[in-house]
Amino acid sequence: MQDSPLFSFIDSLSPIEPLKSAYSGNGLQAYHQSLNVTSVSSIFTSPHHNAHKESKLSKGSFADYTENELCMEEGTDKNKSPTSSTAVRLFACTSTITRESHTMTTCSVNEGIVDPPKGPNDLPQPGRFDSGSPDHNTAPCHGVSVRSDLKQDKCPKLEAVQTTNNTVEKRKCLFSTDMQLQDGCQPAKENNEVMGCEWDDLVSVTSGELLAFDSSMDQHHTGVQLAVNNAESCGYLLSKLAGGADISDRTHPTTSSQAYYHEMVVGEDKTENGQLFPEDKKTILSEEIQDNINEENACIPLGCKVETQQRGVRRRCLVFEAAGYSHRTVQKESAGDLSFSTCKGKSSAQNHRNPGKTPSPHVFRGSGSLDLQMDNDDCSVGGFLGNDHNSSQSSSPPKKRRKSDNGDDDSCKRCSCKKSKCLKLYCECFAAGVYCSEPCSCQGCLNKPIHEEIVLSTRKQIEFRNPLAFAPKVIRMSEAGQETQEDPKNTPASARHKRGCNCKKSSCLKKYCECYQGGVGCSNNCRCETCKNTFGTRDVAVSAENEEMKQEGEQTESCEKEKENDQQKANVHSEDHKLVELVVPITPPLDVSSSLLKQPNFSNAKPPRPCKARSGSSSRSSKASVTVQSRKISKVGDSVFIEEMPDILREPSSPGIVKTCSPNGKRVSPPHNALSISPNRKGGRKLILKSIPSFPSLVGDTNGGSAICSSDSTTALALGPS
DNA sequence: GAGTTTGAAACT
DNA sequence: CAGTTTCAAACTC
Repeated sequence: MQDSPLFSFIDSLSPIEPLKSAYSGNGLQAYHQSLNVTSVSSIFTSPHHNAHKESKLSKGSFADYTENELCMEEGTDKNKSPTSSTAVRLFACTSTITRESHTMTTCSVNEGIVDPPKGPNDLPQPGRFDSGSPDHNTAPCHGVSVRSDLKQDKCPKLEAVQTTNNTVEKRKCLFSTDMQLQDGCQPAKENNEVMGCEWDDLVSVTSGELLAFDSSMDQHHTGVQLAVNNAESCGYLLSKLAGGADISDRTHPTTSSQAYYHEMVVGEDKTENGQLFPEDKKTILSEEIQDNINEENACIPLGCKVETQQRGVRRRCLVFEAAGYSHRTVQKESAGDLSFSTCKGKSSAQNHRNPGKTPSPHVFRGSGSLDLQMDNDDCSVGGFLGNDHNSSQSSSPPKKRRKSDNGDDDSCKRCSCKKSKCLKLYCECFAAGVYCSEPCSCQGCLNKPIHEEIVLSTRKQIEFRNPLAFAPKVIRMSEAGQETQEDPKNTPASARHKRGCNCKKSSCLKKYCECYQGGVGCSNNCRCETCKNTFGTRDVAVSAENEEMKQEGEQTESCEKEKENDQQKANVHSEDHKLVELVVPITPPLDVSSSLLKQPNFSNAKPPRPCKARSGSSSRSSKASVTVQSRKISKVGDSVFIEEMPDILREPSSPGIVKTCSPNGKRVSPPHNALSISPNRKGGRKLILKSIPSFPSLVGDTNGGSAICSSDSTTALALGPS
């Protein structure tokens, strides 16, 4: 390959070196920053992704992309805008990774040399794609997200490599790996151009571009195709998230995605770790990537590992556990943090569910992949497995997550459906956006990769009926508290069950209650009777609301009458009010869910801001106060609200955005994944996404450990899955 | 492990 | 949209 004219030509052209050089050192940071800046939405992505699948994809796609990217770099004009340069860098990273994979020696060396980027900043752009999905979400960008992660991880290495090594050599490696490049270079250029031209756009519009990329690529390269498909799926999902059926329609070839899916799912086992990659790649990736993969967080680069792990933890929590438990776990981890994160995935093992025993769940490609979700990801925000978008095929077919009950690690329970064929929300697996697996004791199960089409179609139907069906049920702000130093104990208060429960006999004290299960207090959206939810009772929330109304009325002259009514209402709950009043001043936590409900439009995103004084309040009080506050805030002004809103929520009316109100008036969770928050989504009774996955802070803190923590906290605010 | 309880999901 | 049925998880024994 090296000798080929094409290669020579490329060499001569190569802008790559400059990029690389730039990359090295500060370059990486710049990259991250650029990403951060752009990537608000991406945040949602990763959590949901299924590591396994992603890893696979990433691998395959990596190589492909890399090649293409490389071509692009070389081929494209140097006069690209800064943005383009960023894009290029990203790609360069990717290519680097690929290269690394090709050259084991280089990789190992690099590893030692470079520290992986840490912190939120690292957010992979791709992740953003997912943003839409709450959970399940996941899927859309598996490939992309993964890649991004890898990129991040590997980027530093790239730097080192480049500095030390000859660019040409690397290229050689790259090429050597994939012959197709030569052919693909040209097409790649086009694609790359698109990508490179506007990374920002790419992020937001990715689907389309990716698709474009895809189309050009797949013609020429088989290997690339996989990547392309992956991209497509991502794009498709994104488009869905974006609400843009248009995009998906025009750009997303079902077939490709299908192929991708097929590849991923069917070949999953075979391909895992490397089928796509050459031996050397395997070796290289094995430690870093593999660990991640195993954990389902997968695909997170070393630098990102910390984050990832945390995410994984969250996911886990989200997923089936009682929120309380999960929450605590998260906090601990976050607090403890970094150190733990540094461990390659081992720690994750702790965190993550899988002891190995339970096979990780396969996440639906489109779904909410949340699952990451699954098991892992609790929050998925998202999981993931987003709603529409999520649902759509995008997510990769990952492996299932483990559930953890009550924080126990017995968690790997799976469904035991008998009549639903695991195609209804009754099925935890299905609801979570994962395929049933061994641990399941279901009968007549159709929730398997083999029946992908059925699963997806069913999922779509359900989503059509209820767009939020797979959305995370609980919005958790807990992490946010961390950032603000909020008392961890208050966490539950800061989260709310979006839809609200309807408990009558359980008094919201048992897992029958989704609120309780999710570790959140009941809200005014709940219709429960005799609520005794230890995380916060509905009465309090109601009273708080009344209080809020009362205060609001005071503030608004025009609404004097209304005010009176409110007061009267409030008086009804005099006791509650007392509590509320006492509490309110103390705790200003945000009730995201309520806020969301009232704030349909979250337009622009500002970087998530820590909540105002939250500290100190007890969960219950905080809860009430939270509710009140949030409402006040929301009413006071969108701007205020927005500031505190997670970026995800703020996102402009994208489909991903959570509708504040469900048809029934119940709380609705944001589609994202969170979410994807989540993808993932809901797990029947078990809440898949107990919290929305956090995303890296937009601000771009790059501080190592602190960064992580902050990211976590940020996450909480943002609600993103990171 | 079987049976009961429970409340969400699905259906009408 | 409300009421009813179905379903599977959660719970109890």
